[in-house]
Amino acid sequence: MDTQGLKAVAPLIAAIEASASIAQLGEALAHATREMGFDSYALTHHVDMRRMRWQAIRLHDYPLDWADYYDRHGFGVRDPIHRASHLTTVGFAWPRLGELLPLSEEDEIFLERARSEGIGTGFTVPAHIPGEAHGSVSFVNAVGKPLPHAALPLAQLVGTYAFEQARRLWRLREPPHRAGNDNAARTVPRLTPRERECLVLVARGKSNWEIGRILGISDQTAALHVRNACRRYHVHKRSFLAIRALFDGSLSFIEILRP
Amino acid sequence: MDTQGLKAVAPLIAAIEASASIAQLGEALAHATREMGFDSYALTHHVDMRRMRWQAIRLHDYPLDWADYYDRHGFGVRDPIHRASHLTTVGFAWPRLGELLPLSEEDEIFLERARSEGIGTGFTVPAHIPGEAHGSVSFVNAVGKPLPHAALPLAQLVGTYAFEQARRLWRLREPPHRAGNDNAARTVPRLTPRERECLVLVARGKSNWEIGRILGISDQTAALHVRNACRRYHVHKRSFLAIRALFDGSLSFIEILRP
DNA sequence: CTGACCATACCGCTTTTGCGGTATGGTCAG
DNA sequence: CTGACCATACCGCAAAAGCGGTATGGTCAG
Repeated sequence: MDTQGLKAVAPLIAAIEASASIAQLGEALAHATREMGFDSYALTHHVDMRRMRWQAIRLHDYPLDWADYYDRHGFGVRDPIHRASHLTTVGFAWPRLGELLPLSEEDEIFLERARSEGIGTGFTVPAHIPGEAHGSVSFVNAVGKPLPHAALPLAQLVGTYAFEQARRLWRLREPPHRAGNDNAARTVPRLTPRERECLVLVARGKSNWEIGRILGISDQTAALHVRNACRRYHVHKRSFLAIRALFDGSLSFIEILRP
Repeated sequence: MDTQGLKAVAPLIAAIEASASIAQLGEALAHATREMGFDSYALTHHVDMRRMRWQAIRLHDYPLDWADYYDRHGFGVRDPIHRASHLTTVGFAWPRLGELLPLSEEDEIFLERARSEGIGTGFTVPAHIPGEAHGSVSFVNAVGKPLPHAALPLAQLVGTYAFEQARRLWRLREPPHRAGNDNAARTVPRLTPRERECLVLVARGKSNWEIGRILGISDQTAALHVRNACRRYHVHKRSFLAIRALFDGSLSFIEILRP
């Protein structure tokens, strides 16, 4: 087939992947943004920047006033655009926001405030990595300027590659970790089937007695399975056990939250 | 700019988004797969299919023998391709697998086994949604047939849109939930700053006494904050509290795992 | 300035956890 | 068939968690 059709995207992505510094990535992303027919971009982790200067990814060319207001009110975790991006793997156009989320009054006020700062409409590409803060890349147009609909798949690609490059560059800023500790964190322990069943129930907040009831075993046997699971994960508390198992993917939310 | 360049992708994506049944999606995806120069595809949740028939997404045209072997051994959660896809937002070509992950001996055996079943090389697009099972879409070629490098960005797009469409179609299969329960689950409680700090420490498996020490308050005050956080989330156990906060995004792994 | 909300601290009580053991029967690979 | 591993069950004990109170001082919006 005509894979040449993608020629137009290739140089944009190449520039993003070639960027060797955060500043260069910003330039490449800004260039791609204009090329696609947008006014500005924001590549960011969805965190409260007041608490999370350390490590959190953020790169944008939004109005500084707006960014300031945004951070002071901790919108990183409340922004309805961000919340909506947690519900989809593909990017979404902002006019369809309501289809993804019920918008609260607070959300409406927030969006109105954004418009008054010149943030009109946009397209947001989610970027999630298990165990990392949620993130997204938004491409935005001024009030009154419509979305470049033909370019949205392109924005999807550019956004995804840009976020990945941002992760690479941010990782370079980090101090290298102690290998020992790191290895301990990276090894995924193997649980026995029974231990895994108990683990799921622990994650649901069940007591050993309840687990025993559910699995049809003694509460002390259940406790032993939980203990063994803890031992394999080198943790001493069931709350942390559940977190660790979720983190390394041996447990998923659908198992926990759908009884 | 020449957004016409994306013309080649548009019909493939349109077909995927227009598919009204899982079977139709399979056809559209198979067609796109061939068009891009691949032999087969696999769109799947990374779960143990032995335990997770219910709800888990899976759609593929791999050899049935292989799929059978795969499921019987519970590779959904161990497959190194899947594990690697948890470390990136953009797709990766399988020859670069080693750059993402250290491969264990078990992994090598697994990959060798795959090759013996005709699974040569491929390109895998991750698809993660906070709170859902991890997933991915792989495009695969037979042993000896090289990857169509020019088509990889295209595969990135097709994979992402296909996974999203699969989510939509699978959602239709689900029985509609009770509105009441659902609302309770969807409301994100607002915690006070102190409660949030305690919550993070709970997720790290700290005891109330330790939390008190860390925050410089009494252990009983820490306990009270934890209790209040539990109250807001309508949960009775701290292990579940941490999970729920992670699930709704008020907590992220980087906060928990980076002290 | 008043009421709402928060952070702080303490008490007492019951239940649950976490940790140390031991022991029996089953399965499965070497 | 033997040893490794698992699931099962039990005991005991110290620590922690969960739940019910009450109380004081601070902040901030209406």
